Amino acid sequence: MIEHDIFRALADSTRRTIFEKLANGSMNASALRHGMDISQPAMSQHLAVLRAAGLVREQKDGRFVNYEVDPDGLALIAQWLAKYRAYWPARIDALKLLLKDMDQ
Amino acid sequence: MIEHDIFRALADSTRRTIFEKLANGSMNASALRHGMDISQPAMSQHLAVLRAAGLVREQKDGRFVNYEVDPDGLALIAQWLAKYRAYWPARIDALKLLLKDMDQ
DNA sequence: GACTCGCATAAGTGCGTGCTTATGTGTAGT
DNA sequence: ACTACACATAAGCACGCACTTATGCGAGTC
Repeated sequence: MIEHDIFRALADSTRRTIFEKLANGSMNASALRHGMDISQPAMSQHLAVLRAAGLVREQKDGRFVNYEVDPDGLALIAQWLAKYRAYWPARIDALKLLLKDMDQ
Repeated sequence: MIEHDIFRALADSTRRTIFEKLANGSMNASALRHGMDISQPAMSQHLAVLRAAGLVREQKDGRFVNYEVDPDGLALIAQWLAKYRAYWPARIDALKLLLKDMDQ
């Protein structure tokens, strides 16, 4: 169940931080560590979890491995969220934003 | 961090099942157990986690406690997802559906 | 008031998970 | 070839978490 992997991956705050960093531009594993107080193996393990969940994908570049956000993972979350659209009208504010951005 | 609570709550497949059941109509804790092979305390604990995350809210009714989906939690997920809208265009298919549903 | 019922809480337990240190693998530079 | 570097993997450990059984609590019923 990939859906399970996605939510489990995002359940960790360190991984959410990594994901957010990658959303601002692709980086290699070492660059991601800057200002994060995390060991190299820990980062490698986190990236493996994010990759297995389809939230991140790698792009080898010599001895560097560049990581970037994988839109597929985000699309799956959107799909999951869409299942509960019946409950949106009560609190549309945040979704209005979402809708507006997609219009253009 | 409520965002952390939300993702952590949804990281458990049993809780996702409970949430999905509630999305099809509010129920009390006992009714939720039907066909789920889960003990009463376990269900109670899961509901407490979902409630703490803002995904579910309770409505006391005598000695019964009716649970229902809390739209606030879903809105927060949508807000989180909106932060990464820059990566949506690459995979709009699933989101097209989402958009279409919200138009009507 | 005694009992039942729906649910919450307490306390204990086994397992998953995120960390660590140590080591392996592959690539670039000299 | 040797070294340095970027990253992955292995193994061990401490903690969190989802479960269990037992008990508590409040609301109905008789």
